[in-house]
Amino acid sequence: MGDCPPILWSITMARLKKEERGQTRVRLLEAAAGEFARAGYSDANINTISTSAGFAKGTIYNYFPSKRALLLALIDVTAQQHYDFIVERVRLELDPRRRLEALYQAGFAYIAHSPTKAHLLFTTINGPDEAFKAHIFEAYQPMFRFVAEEILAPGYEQGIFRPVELSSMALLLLTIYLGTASQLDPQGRPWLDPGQVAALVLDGLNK
Amino acid sequence: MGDCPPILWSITMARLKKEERGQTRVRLLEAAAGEFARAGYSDANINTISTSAGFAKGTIYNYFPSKRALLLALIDVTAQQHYDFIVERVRLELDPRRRLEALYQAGFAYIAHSPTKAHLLFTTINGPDEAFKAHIFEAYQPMFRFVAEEILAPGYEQGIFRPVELSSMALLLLTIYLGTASQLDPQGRPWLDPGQVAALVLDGLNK
Amino acid sequence: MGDCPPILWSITMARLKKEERGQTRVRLLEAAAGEFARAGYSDANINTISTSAGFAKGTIYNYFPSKRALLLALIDVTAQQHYDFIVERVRLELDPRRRLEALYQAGFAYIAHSPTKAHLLFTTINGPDEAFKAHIFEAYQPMFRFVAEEILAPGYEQGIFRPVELSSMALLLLTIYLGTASQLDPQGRPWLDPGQVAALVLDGLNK
Amino acid sequence: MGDCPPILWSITMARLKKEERGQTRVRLLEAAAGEFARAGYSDANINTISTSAGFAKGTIYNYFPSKRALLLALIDVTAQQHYDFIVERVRLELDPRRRLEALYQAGFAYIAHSPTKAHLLFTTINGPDEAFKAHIFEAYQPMFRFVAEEILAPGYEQGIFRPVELSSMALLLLTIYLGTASQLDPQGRPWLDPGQVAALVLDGLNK
DNA sequence: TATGAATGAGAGTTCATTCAT
DNA sequence: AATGAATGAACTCTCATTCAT
Repeated sequence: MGDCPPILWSITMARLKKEERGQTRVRLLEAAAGEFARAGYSDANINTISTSAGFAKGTIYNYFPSKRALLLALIDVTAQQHYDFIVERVRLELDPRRRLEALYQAGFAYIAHSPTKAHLLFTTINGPDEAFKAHIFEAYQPMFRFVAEEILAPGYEQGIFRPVELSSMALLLLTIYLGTASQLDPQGRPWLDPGQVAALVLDGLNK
Repeated sequence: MGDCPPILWSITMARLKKEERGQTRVRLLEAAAGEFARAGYSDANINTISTSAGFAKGTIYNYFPSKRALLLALIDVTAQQHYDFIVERVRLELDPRRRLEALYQAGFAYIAHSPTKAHLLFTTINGPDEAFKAHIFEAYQPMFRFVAEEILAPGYEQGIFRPVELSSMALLLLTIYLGTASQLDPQGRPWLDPGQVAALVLDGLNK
Repeated sequence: MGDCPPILWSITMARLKKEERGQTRVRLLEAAAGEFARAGYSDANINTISTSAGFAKGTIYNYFPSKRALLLALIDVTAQQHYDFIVERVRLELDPRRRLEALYQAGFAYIAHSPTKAHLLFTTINGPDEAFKAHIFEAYQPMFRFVAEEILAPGYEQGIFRPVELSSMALLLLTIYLGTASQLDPQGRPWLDPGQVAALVLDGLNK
Repeated sequence: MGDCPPILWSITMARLKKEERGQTRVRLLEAAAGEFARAGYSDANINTISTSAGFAKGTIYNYFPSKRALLLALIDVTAQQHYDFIVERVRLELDPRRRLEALYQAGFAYIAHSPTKAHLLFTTINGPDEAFKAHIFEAYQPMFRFVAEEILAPGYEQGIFRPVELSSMALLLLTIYLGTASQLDPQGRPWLDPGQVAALVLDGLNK
């Protein structure tokens, strides 16, 4: 550090600090995902989360103001990852029908890729707390929009899909995804085949 | 009572007492269904259950030894009602394909008929407690057997369905029911149409 | 009953009723002795007492107004039995020294004769509740008087014992009895030999 | 702290924290001794213990996982203090007979020195809970060993005591101590004189 | 920033006691 | 006199949260 001009060093440190802080936050969120998925929101132990992330009990309150806020933040990052994972794969296809099938394929693949977060999502959305459900709904708005604008709208414009109300159909498609993907066998794998689900849905959409 | 021989009167009283006790138990179970469905197992408040049933908080422990035992008992009676409701309707049909469709129709109808208990069932089966899930699985064994023996087996024997392993297929059919029926809109009604679901399933079963 | 003059019949019935009532009371007290000895006052379950005596929970309150009153009554009957048992045996001796030895012999023998009540007595007198101790002290006043008047006083009058304050010496002798007799081995038998204890005490009393 | 290298300061802080924590534990144990001695295990109130030690009710569970564990820990520290108190005094004597007398003198003196803990010990050992008795027995093993090895064995080797089975005689001597020392007058002082008790015991041991 | 001792509201559960039958 | 359903105060224990260090 002796060789650095102070101003640059200070900026570097600030970034490092920020990255460290970001790392801590990420580790806490990962630990939270595991604990919330394991025990559900009410039985999740916030002290366990902090210590299993390698910190003391109090540390988590430097990053999240409450247990509730922690789950909300976790929903946000999960929705973001979920969105990125699915959109990246769906955009590889161009045909709306193939995109729809890719939506379910990628959606089911996400469960294998991030089983803990997927489990957490399903548990929370099937759980009793309406506020969490509403928050998930909010966090998944980009996904709804994506389905509406980049799958359904083109399909209608290209004369492939019958005319439907875009946003409510997007909601229905994703609800079907949740309903079918969240039924897991004892090994944590979905019972149903994404291809079958996509076929069912396409039946309903085809002109 | 003046005209009764004491022994008869005593028997009558005993029956009355037993019926009263049964009534109390039923009222407690109804209140429990509401509270568990509203808040989930962990956040359900046992004192609230007892008082909302019209009793003091201690009363519930005259009928159920613990909160856990209360939910288990509630699962049992719900499974029984659920079974009766569905079986009664499915048996009106004779053709295996019609029976399968009736299974989903009746299954979805049960949600409208007993939304609280249905919600409780879905919440519990999607919740984090594996012991409760296992208990539900146990309690639904008669339903599994019914599907295997009175829908699938006749369908196979009559050359309508392709050969399948009966018990695991019964499990799959009912899992699909749970997964599709448990996705409710904000008004608590299922998003999906039971006819569609039945059609999907029949596709997979037809010879 | 047809042949009896009504008045006599009524008296007979009253006696029978009283005896029945007495029997019930005795059975409740016996059950209480077992439960109090087993679990101590605080952990004793009054419903268990009533049901193990063959009655319903509420019955015990027809005989004793409270749990506390039940133990007090039990102390009274135990003290009475204890007194009768010891006095009957001690009075067989005439020499004050032999009487003193007989006191300890009979005292230790009572433990073998009524182990449950003896255990209850020791537990209660060594327990934390001062009110119960005081009640035991009260209930054992006849025993104190007996030791003072029928053992110590004659011994002094006959020039065998040195002069002592009668009542406090009686208290000391019986306290030594309690202290030595209440130390039981795992089979519930006293560790110490009553003859040794008597010899110790006689050393201190001899002129 | 300005002059300290951070690493030293950190070590110092850690020690301070540990000492504070130890202090809290000690205060809680002292309060527990008082409450358990006053009311007995079952009626002892854990919230009272914590608040009378100057903490909120929950604090005690940061140090002891349950009421039961609290009493067990308290037995352990009491046994240790009891042992230190007695052994320190007995070892001042060299002659086995004098040591035996010193054992009872010091044992009785301990009651005056720590009346609350002595009372707790006597109450617990005379109480109904066999598990607590067994734990006391375990915790007093060093005392048993001390009596066997540093009083009885030398006495036998020096031809003063008759041959006895060391460990069961040690148990007997200490049981006699408990039985005689635990009989207290209303002022909480033992009725019996330790010298007398020692003389009784020596009679039985002398060759 | 990280720590972890302390907090105290609130939960499930027990059980002595009441009282209508 | 006997019953047993109902009561509710009181208890042990949990854990999200605070805050001084």
